[in-house]
Amino acid sequence: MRLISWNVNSIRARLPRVLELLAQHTPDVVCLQETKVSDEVFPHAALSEVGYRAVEHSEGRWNGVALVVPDHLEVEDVQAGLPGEPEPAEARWIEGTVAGVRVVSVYVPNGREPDHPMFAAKLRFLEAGRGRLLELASAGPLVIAGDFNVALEDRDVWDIAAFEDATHVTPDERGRLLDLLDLGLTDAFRAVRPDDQGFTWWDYRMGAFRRGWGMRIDYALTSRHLEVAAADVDTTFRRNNEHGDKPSDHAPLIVELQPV
DNA sequence: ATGTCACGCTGGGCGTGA
Repeated sequence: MRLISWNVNSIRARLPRVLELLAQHTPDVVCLQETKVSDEVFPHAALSEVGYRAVEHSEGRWNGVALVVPDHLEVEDVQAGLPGEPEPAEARWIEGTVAGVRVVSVYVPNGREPDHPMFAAKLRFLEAGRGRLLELASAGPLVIAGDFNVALEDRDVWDIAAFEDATHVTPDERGRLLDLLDLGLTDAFRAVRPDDQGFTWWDYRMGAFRRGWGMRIDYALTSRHLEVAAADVDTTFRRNNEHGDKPSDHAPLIVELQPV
């Protein structure tokens, strides 16, 4: 199974690049985040024209997650929303079963600043996620992929000295993400690319991409039922190209998974 | 650290979130 996770920062603004991604990488499932669209105007027809379809959990202007699969695959037992999440109206979690694998697309709250109330909600969201993954991880093949808004290690940011008192690198956030890994899940990219940078996000401002000021905050976490055969971040999608159009501030994470 | 983006509301800039 080839799985891609991508925070698109609006599926409507990014539609040409999403179609390019599907054509170029022919994924079996795509976990999208920040679709920023209501269900009424989600671009189902455009996906259908290229042989894919989506199940989505949409809020409207903010957030929004989806699973996209080719026509020859089904998405079974779709569940939108995370039991116990702090703000259920925010569309941040969708799961479904694809080719026998439970797949979750997640968009963890940003958290703003460590002293902001939304930071505490971010931690509670991750705790709720642990509760749900505890149920799923022992049940069978599982992958949760998405934007976790946490850099797991110091090397997962471009310069840890620039992150003093900053969100995304605090022990609280890292601890909640480690709690997920402690369920027996594998950080797929790190498992097969132990020495590579793997940044997935660069701020739009300050020429951050050009300067290499990135962070690894998007992950695919896999259960022991799956072997990670390969992983990559396709940074070409962080650049403009002949499809014109502005890039997302995230690049897609691509993983190849095989049943053990 | 902040040189940008995308949204809705509205009819061109502003407020919000990242």
